[in-house]
Amino acid sequence: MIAASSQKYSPKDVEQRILRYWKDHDTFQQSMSQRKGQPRYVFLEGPPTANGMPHPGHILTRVMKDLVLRYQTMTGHYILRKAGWDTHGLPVEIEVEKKLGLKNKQDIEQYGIAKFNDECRKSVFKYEHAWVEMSERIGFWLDMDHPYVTLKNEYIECVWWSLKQAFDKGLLYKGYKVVPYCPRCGTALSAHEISQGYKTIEEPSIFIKFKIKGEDAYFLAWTTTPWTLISNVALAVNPKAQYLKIRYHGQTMIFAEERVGVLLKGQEYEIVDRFLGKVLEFKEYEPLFNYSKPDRKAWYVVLADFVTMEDGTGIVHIAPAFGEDDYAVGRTYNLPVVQLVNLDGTFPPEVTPWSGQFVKTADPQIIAYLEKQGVLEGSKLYSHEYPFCWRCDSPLLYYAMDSWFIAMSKVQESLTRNNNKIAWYPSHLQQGRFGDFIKEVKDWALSRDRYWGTPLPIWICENKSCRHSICVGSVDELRQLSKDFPEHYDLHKPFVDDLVIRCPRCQGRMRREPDVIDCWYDSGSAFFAQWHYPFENKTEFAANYPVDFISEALDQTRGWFYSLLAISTFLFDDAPYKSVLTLGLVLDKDNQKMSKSKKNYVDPTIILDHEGADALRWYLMTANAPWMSTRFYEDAVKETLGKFILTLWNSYSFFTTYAALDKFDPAAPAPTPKDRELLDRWILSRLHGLIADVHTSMATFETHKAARAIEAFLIDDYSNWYLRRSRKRLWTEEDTADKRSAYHTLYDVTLELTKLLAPFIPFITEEMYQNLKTSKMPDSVHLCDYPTSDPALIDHPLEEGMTWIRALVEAGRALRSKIQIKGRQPLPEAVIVTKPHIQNSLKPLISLLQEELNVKTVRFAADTKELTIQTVTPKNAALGPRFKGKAKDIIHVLEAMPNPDLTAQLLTHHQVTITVGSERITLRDTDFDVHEHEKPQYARTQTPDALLFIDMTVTAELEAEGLAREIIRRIQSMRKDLDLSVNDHITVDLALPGQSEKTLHNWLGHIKEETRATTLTHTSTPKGKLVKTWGIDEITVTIGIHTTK
RNA sequence: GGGCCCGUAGCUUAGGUCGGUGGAGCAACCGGCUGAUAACCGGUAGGUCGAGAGUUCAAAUCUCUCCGGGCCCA
Repeated sequence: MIAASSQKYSPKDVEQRILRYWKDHDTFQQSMSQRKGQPRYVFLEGPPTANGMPHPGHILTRVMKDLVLRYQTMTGHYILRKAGWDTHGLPVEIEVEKKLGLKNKQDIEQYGIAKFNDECRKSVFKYEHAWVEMSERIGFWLDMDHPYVTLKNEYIECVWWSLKQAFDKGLLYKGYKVVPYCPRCGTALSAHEISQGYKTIEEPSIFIKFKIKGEDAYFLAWTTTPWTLISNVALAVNPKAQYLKIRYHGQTMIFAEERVGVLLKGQEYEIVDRFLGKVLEFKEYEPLFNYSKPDRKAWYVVLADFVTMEDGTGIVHIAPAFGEDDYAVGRTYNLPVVQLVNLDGTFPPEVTPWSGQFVKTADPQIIAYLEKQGVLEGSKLYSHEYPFCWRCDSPLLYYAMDSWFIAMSKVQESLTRNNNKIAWYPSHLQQGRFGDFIKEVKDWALSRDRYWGTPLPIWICENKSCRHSICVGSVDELRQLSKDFPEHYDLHKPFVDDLVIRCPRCQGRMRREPDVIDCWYDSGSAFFAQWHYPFENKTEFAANYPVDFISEALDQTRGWFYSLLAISTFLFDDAPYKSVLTLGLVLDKDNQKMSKSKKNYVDPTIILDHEGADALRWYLMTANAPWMSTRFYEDAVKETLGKFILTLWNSYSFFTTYAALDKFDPAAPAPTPKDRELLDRWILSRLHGLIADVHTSMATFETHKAARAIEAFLIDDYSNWYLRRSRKRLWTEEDTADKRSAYHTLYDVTLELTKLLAPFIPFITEEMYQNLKTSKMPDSVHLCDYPTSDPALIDHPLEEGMTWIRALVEAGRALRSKIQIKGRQPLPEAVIVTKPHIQNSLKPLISLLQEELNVKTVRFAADTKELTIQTVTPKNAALGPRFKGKAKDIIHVLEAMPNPDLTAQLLTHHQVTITVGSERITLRDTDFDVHEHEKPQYARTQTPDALLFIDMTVTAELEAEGLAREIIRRIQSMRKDLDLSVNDHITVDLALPGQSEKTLHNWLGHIKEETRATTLTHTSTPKGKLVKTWGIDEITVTIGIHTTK
């Protein structure tokens, strides 16, 4: 039996109760296990770094994932939902450094790597509890008891296996990477770190002349880092730009035409030659310094597109060790990497004049030296952004560091081909941001000169004549290679570095390359590493690759989305996921990114406590398309609660109140839909149209459209129309066919709605379902099948008719408002003038209009004749030109004629003949304007398809009925004030003017019936538990109510 | 600096592919209805559709330039 639900909805209480219920009944486990054997829908969880509190952005990701997975589960898919944690990486180390008060790498090594890594391991799970709790509270169903964790030996082993694949394919190689480097801390900084430390500084920039070999001419170059000139190996020009050879102050120089115009503006010079940059390629020049003896050809001109004309001379000095662009062009031209700077930022001994000096402080001396050599053409202060170390504030140097790379550029075509297999949402990312990125993919620099991460499994023989290198691909392999491999092990530093490994070729001691790897590689391995593939679970892996669906925020495009595709491409040459839903960012109320420093960060738990998880979810799902950024603030969620969640609850509560009262039994045989009332068939038709729309939108992840469609249905169709129109049907005491039809329809719609909404708002729907379900139904709404649309129940003509009716109701209400006759006052009739086919659609539904407009009858009229009066007025613009001076007389005559006669004459005969003076003049109907007025008793309005007339005559009888309704309404309102139950009886005292008393006489029975009053007594001094005096129009009424309990 | 996304009423937004009188909701104000509702109904007010130019008979919509916000990359 259905129980009456509470009228008040308390999100927190209900949600706590439902969480308890799910736990007690293992509902989540069941939702997975009961789908075993059905088609799989493979999901891969992007592992969050458990190194900070979850914020609103994480909530959005988890809510959207949950929606999709619940929907797919209910539509008959078997889905595993393994949680994952990303546990390595610099952020973890930084947090631990802070906690332990360690300032740099030297401090860490002193503290001890083993202890340090232990702290990292502990730190990672400090926030796990907060994450688990948040996920639970928002209803994100994820198997958090069996997560994959990137720090586990098994996981690392899989990562090693994959690296060995790359190694064996010749894709793993050692090279240089130019990175921002802090010489004081002795560490490279990540992009994330340097972005925190940019400052605008002003420093000298200089123009230097490079003498062209065998010519009395110079290349003019420009630089802001004089110390890198020591390591110069080339000059770069833009191949497509124009360059000039000019004679200026007695010397011949080459630089870009555009820059000549800027730098020598207003000065005299002679143009000797003009040519494109590309003709300069391979032209040699004499080096400024000879501290280095390069092993390869150096000191010539190279071509590079990155050379711009914005500042400098259009000729850029190249030092591959100290600039990323420089390094790249160096690789193209096979230039030597000259690196005449020590790791501590000082010059090495071979740079004799400045040996041991910090490079940046040596700049002025270098400049002075160049001036003495006569190659300095000028200098000026230059202001630009320069990165500083966020820890110690030293200026960073770009510095070429050893690094291991995966040669992604070699598999670029496969990357593109695999990317094109993926369904991207939104689609523009595929060829846009992501496609552009992989089109010019760079080799993946894996090395991180840090401690807490997956160690690079490469060992190199220390024997200088051997230098054999091996990449270890499994724990077994490592065990074979090492002496005394222990039973308990941990594949992190320092364990792996302490192993004694003998070279299989020469028996020499092998040393591991000291780096750990980029933690993006860890998470990008999840699609196989979560299964400990290929060491275990081969069939499981095969069944779960490629993944059907992943979803993360936009910032993962070049992060996780890329690392997955990259690894999958070189391992299996396939796309690792079939579809990817990229979510927009969550911003604050003012469209700013949320950050702790800006203090614009909303604590989600406050909203969960106040408005609840369902309102939060619904807001995030309806506010915007998933890929658009969404503003997030409590008031928005509060509005969602009021507008949608409470409307849902109240319509449910309305139904259960009456269902309980009438002991409605959902298991009792229900009338088939076609035997139900029109109104019921209409709402069922709407419902099944809605179900079809929801499926359509969900198929393309247009979750906002699906949700908004449900919201529109609930509020407009169901609550505001169907329910309001059905209320009276439930008040009937006896068991009628109409009431049964209403109950079963209310039940069907409510039940289907809970299923339809279950993936979106899992808590409130479960609460409703638990009360609605019969013993034959599944134990939880989340174990049900998702509704499917039954085309047989969709009745388009009926929906069309209802649309017309509702348009007429709206127009009619507006009309009543305009003529100021309130809705409670009954009126005699409404008349509709419309086309026959619309009439036919309207006829069966006409009683709805009659009640809504509160009129005694509604009828149709073929045209407006009987409802209107037509009048004609002469058209001066027609008569004037034709009759000139006589026109005035004609108008006089016409005005004297009775207008109804004139009108009738013109409308039937289309002409009229009149006598003006002695002349007879015939006028045509085109000489008149025809005006139509509704007859005095009618008010008139229209919809796009029909005219509506309402007879405004209030007879004495109708006035009495109106007064009765006024009094009923006030008694009802007082019953509500007294908090009486719907079926409590009362007695009523009534004081009203004698005249009104008489008027009301015939309506006393009706009033008693409507208000459940056993007696109604006229008295001048009403008494009772509640006495109130009301003004109704001009009369004053006092009502007293006694409760009979 | 480059790429991409976004900009519509005070706020949240629909419409944009396919050019044809810009619709809603919240908030405000006036009126009404109500024994389900934190509601609902009717009306009023509120818009240089970020700006400018172009294409066109016609531009919120297509094109270009710019401005502002955001993300990613340098």
